[in-house]
Amino acid sequence: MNRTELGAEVAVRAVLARSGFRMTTQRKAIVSRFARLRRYVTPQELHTALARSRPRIGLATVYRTLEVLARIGAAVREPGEHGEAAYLFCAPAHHHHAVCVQCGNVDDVPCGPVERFARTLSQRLRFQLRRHRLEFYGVCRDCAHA
Amino acid sequence: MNRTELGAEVAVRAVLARSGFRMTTQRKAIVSRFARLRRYVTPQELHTALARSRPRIGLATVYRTLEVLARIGAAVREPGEHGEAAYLFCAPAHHHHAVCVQCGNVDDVPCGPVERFARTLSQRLRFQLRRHRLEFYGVCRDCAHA
DNA sequence: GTCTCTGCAAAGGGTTTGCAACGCA
DNA sequence: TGCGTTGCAAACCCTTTGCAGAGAC
Repeated sequence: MNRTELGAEVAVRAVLARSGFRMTTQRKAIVSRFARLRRYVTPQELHTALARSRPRIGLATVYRTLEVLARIGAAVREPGEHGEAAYLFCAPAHHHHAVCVQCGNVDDVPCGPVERFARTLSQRLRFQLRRHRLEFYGVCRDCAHA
Repeated sequence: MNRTELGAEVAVRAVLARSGFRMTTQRKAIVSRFARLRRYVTPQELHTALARSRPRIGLATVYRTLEVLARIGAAVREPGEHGEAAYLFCAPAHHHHAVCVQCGNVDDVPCGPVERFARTLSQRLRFQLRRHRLEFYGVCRDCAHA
């Protein structure tokens, strides 16, 4: 287990405890695997990925765990094109994503200028802005070179 | 029938014909109603709204019509929070939306500055930008005054 | 007249739920 | 030990599909 997974597991355990949830063997496995996948994954996908090494984790458990992670702010849920549930492991702080349309990899995008722009625009529209969502879709550096 | 609905119907009929589709009685009713709702609606919602005056339109027809409208560019499909299908009647040209979190009303947002910002950012990230999505959520002018 | 569209009902598929056993804290 | 969690399977619900009759062009 590398630092990312270990860090994720420890951090998640703390947040879980704070909310009255428990860190179980299954959740450890799920979080560890989930944290390594830097892209949106469906519960089914994650379940399949886990099944290779841990056939005992039920699909319902994956669904329930991802829901809990989203609730405590360790993941975001975003329905895919066809409405299927899809989750991304990410920090709760507000930020934007650059999604690679080839490999699915998701990178965080600094968002200072977006915030400024959003504020200006909301004034012009007389719209009380609460939150906004910005996503970029394109080809990441790695895929462009391949 | 006011100008919006009539205009929508005529415009949609033309685009349908261009793609080999037909304008039927049911589609007229669906488009007319759909065009008036300036917000994301689920097929079920639209079906219920239509059922009051036109009990004969089947739910499957609403699903199929909305799919066709999305295909010809007269509507956009965007899964809701829980993954249910939701459609918005809108022009095919690229633009952004300001969604009111209280009444659901959706307004178009001019997007020139966003485009510029997106290009700059993609250069900095060495990301081959294909498209982006920006949505604002907040309280519209009408709801703020109410 | 041809070919698309419609309504109905059944099939499909992803997601949730009930429950008894299990196992963290 | 108490209470959250799990696995399994059934239940759910939204969405799609098949088909025969209706209707647009």
